[in-house]
Amino acid sequence: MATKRLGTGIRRDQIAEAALEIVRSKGTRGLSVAAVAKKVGIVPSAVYRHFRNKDDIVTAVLQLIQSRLNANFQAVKHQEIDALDKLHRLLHHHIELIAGNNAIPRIVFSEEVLGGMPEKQAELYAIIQDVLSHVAAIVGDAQSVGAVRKDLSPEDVAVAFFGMIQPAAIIWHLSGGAFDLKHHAESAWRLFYDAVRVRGEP
Amino acid sequence: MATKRLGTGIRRDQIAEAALEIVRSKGTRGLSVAAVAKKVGIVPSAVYRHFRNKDDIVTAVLQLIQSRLNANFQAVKHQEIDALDKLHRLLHHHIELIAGNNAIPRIVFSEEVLGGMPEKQAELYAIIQDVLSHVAAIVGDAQSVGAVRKDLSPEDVAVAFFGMIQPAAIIWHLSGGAFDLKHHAESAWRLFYDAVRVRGEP
DNA sequence: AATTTAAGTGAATAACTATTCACATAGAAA
DNA sequence: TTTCTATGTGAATAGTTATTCACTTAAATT
Repeated sequence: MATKRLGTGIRRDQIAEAALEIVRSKGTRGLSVAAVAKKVGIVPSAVYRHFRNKDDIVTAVLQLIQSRLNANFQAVKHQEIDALDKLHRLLHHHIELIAGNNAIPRIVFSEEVLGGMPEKQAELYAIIQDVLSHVAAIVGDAQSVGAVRKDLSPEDVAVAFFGMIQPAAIIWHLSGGAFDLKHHAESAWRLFYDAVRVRGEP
Repeated sequence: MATKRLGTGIRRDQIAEAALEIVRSKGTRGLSVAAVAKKVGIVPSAVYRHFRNKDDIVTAVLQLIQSRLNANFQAVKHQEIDALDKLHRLLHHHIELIAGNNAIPRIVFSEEVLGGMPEKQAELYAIIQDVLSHVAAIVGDAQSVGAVRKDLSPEDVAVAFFGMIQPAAIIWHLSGGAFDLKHHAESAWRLFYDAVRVRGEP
């Protein structure tokens, strides 16, 4: 009735944010075009002025997630600290991101994505590859200053880094918040650090 | 028309297996009562002779998964080997289980379970807790024979063990099988082993 | 001010969902 | 053989879903 008209640029952002918020609170099962429209304050059919179809919305949500992840890398990238410290801070940034918005693990592992068409799967794979390559680059830096063992491949270490975050997110989510994410992050980091660093004196 | 009649005991098993297979091939999104019925060779309404509702089927699938996981623990439990070797073999068993049937990560992270009612979430949480406690017990054994550092809590180590498997499963699934699961398992194990074991001479 | 454009509406559709129910009958028990 | 019971059937229901379409109209463009 009295809905303000807004350009597609703005609406696309609003819709993607609304979709992310719905996933956070209701899960991907609750992510319907109708729900998104309601949250934005328009009628379902109006959504199709700004997105081809629902899949297109999911893609936009994935991009939103990617941009949030990238923000974490940027936050750490130019700090004048040891490469291993960068990883340590990165770990905490990611843990906080997840703790503040469990939509990320929810959508990343959802059937909406995993069970969908191969293209959607490829989109997510690209995001994860991107994250892994960022981490691997930092590991490479740490190796070149002699902080990390050179007999480890940076890619393998990156997957291990991923392994500190992802299972914890799942357990935390399942536990309804009872699982202590921060404690786990510290304990996992100690293990990781001990495994990865150059020991003693050469 | 010419469908053989079978007792509920048999049908329940058939239906649970069919459901697991459907999740493997089509994802939880493809898991409908109609699809399960078709795979078993009966009509959808006949399913309700053996299960209260769809939720009940999902519960049966979770139990099936739990029993497969437990088989891995049993396979390792009574072998006369070092506690750390047990973990190593367990790792490979789990990796093979996943490689042979990615229904497990798919359902474990699906909204069918996570997004559903709290009870279903609790069921899955119980399964994961069970797995973690099995691993923690083995870690405890390893500590008492002096193979694993005593300053680590077995529970924390168990989560780290989980972290070797779960992210690899996701990446492998997304990569369409291109990601080398076995290689990852070995590399992750080396890291884990170095981090966890008692080093040098006291 | 007149015209064009693109955003929003409400109704309709077609496909799918889980679930129920009256009925039929195979196979076990009597 | 007859009776009983539990398994299977097909049709119906009520719900949700994404998506389309003819239409209205706000706001930008001329």
